[in-house]
Amino acid sequence: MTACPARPSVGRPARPRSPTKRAARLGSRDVILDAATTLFLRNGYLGTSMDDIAARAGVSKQTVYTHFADKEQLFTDLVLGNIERVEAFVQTMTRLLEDTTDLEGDLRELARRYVSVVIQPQVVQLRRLVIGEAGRFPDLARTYYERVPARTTATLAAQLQRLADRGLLRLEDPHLAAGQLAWLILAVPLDVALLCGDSASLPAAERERLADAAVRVFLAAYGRG
Amino acid sequence: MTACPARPSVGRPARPRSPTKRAARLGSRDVILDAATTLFLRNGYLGTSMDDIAARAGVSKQTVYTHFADKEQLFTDLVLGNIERVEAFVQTMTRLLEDTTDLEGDLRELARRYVSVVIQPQVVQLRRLVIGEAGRFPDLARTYYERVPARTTATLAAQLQRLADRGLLRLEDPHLAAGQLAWLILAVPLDVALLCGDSASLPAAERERLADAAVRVFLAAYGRG
Amino acid sequence: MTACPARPSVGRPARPRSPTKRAARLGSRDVILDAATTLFLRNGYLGTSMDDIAARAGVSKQTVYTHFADKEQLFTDLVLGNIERVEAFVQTMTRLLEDTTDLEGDLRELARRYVSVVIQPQVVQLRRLVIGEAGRFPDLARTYYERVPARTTATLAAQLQRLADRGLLRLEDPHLAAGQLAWLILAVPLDVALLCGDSASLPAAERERLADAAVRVFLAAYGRG
Amino acid sequence: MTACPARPSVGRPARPRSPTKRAARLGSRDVILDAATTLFLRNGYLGTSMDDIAARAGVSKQTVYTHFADKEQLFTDLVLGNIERVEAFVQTMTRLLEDTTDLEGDLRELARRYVSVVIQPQVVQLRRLVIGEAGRFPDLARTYYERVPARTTATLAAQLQRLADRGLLRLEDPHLAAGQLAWLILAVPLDVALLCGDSASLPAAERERLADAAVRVFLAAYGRG
DNA sequence: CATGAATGAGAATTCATTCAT
DNA sequence: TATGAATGAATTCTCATTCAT
Repeated sequence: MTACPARPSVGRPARPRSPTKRAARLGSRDVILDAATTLFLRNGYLGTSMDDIAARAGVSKQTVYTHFADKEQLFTDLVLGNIERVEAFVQTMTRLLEDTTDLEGDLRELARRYVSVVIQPQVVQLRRLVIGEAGRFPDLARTYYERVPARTTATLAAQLQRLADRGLLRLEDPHLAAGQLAWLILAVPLDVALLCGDSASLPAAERERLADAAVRVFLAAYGRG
Repeated sequence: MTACPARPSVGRPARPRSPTKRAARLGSRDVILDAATTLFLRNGYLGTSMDDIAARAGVSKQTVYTHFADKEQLFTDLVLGNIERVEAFVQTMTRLLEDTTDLEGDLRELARRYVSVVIQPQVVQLRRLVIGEAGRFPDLARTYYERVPARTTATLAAQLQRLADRGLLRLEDPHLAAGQLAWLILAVPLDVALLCGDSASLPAAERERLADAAVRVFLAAYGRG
Repeated sequence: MTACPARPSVGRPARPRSPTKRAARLGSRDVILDAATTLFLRNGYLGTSMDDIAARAGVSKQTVYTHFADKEQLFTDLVLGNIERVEAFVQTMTRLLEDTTDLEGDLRELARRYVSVVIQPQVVQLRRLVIGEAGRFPDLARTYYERVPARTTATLAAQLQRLADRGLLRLEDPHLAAGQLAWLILAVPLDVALLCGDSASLPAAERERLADAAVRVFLAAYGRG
Repeated sequence: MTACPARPSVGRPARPRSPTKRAARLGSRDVILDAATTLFLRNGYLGTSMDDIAARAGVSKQTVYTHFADKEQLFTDLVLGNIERVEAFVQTMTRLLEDTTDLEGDLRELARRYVSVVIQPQVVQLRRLVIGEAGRFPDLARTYYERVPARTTATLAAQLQRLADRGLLRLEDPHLAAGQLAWLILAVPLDVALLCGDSASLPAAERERLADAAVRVFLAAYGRG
């Protein structure tokens, strides 16, 4: 069982529909960002040309340069914007645990939601992009690290500490435990998504099985008894 | 504690030493592969030009084309070669467990070695490269997945099964458990390395603490009692 | 002694101070002309962009086009304005000779002033600019010729004729003599300024020595005895 | 008499004839240099594009870049080459005076040849180019100064010194005298050529009159008798 | 097997100029 | 009168690849 899991025919990216009118509605800056996001996420930094972006946005190349000083600037702005979205996304999740009365059940719920968010194609592509360009944009990669995995772990750690305070968990190092929980949940599906994402992905049932198993291991180590 | 861990001044990449004579010793094919490996790992697929490669290898561009049909071919060959090395690397490790008499101790040893191998700059860069180019080279990424993480997990699963057979572990799904163990060990340091690798990395002591903690959690869930 | 004369550290061009309020005082037309003059003199016609000019003037690009039909028009207007200033400048000088009682002394005075005016950076830069763009703006170059060197020579010739009429000089062709005097005074310092102006220039003492020598030669040829 | 002298209809530059075969005969480097010389001399540095050069040379743009690292390099190489030619040109002239038995006659001869060389369109255009780009290429302008006017003056000074040694001239400062003689001969025609060259130029008779007059003034100041 | 010279397509970026407000 | 946003053509330079030797 060493092959990438499944091989459903994955939808290819939609053709650029005539964007002429979107510019009017959204303001060209946003149209450009949209186009650039699609292309950068799909083709990477060097694989995306300013011509492509302008064409897909339905504006002239110079208009792109009116809004963004250069390609690096555009790329950076765009990645930071997407990071923000992912960040917000993930932050909300730990609220599940706040006043839990069913720890195991709520941890499972958390785990399932967590995976399903992080496994989304856009989120995976962003991660790929940032990792792939970490050599060229080290500061961006570091920011991504700080704002996505590190911050998620920190938030989760705070919740785990609350649970420990309520006597529901036995923890010495909540940050350590949070990292372990997070990766028990995520690592396998994310690894598959990063490396096999275009041709296959874990079926939902398998993801849930992994999520449940993650919670089980976590509770075996840190649960109340 | 959301920042990337440390910030030691990282050595810059060595200058290309005069490769004139290496060609004689190694055969130009290997010199080219060497040069290409360095450059692709550092700058990515599109960020590396055939000119750069030829120049660094100290041969003419046409010589590169004599040995490799085109850039894609060269890239693929080279990545596959490196995968092989990493594969071999990692495979050997599970032998530690074969006739263990001190399960926890040997698991810790395994964990520490495992991290230290996967954290090596070349290994991390290869992973980055494959992830970053997964859109352009999906088959390569899939192959990487199959030959590195999947195969490692499978091998580890086989060892865990043997340990279960010897009554040292209680397992229902050895493959699942192997994945959990592997990522409990690796995920945090690897995430840091992928995203912050150029500017910082986890200190060795921290890596060992994480490795030990991973083993502790694993044994809490699957240990004999 | 074939090297350019000296190498004093030349002051770098001043930063553009905030021009916001100058527009109010001067009217935007003049602010634009000012900015354009600085830039064209420094960078040439093609080396100066309308963007640069607008930015330096602190107005929008369209405002530039409100005042000047196009780049050529702006350039031409500006050069003609500067020619006028140089012209006025130089014209006044020959008055020195009008009622001279000390011919040699006053010629020397004239020579020294003449050089010091023509050697001024702005004047030299204008000359460079006109010469450099003579291919693109032949009419402008011709106008410059007529209004600066030709007119100066003509004015000087008239004064020399008056001196001859007073018996102080022996002249057959005053225009020829005027040209010779002018260039005996100017040619060497101007040549240095045009070609080495940015990195070096003739020291004042040397310029005066040349001026005196010019007068000496001139009087040897045309003096009364 | 303030207008530029004459207005003969000046021949416009010939169309680029098919250069396909010239490349074969000359080697592409020279073809490129040829094309670039024509274009840079006519249109200036910024006014000439690498595309134009490649097209006129009948080679691809990349071939230009194979031979010259970049536009600046090409420009510099080319100007230095032309300086060399002009230098050689002018150097030979002073031999006229070496064993003169007719000082005035030979000086006149020298003067006439000198003017006719310096007035040549290519030479004038080179001077214009160097002066016009002195802001962008100060080192080049300085080199031009040192290798053309300064060196010419120095060579002439040496000859004048020989004449003084033979008792044919009375000189205190031969270098000063050489500068004066050179510019008495050149200044007026060169000024006209630089500024009015495209539309007019001094008739040959006028140039000879000026040359003779220059010699007359020079000998009045420094002649033996 | 190896080379130096050549290529056509395409990269990022800037230009002078105009239009709607 | 002044503006900010937009444009299409042109700029320098690089790319992967091939051909004659």
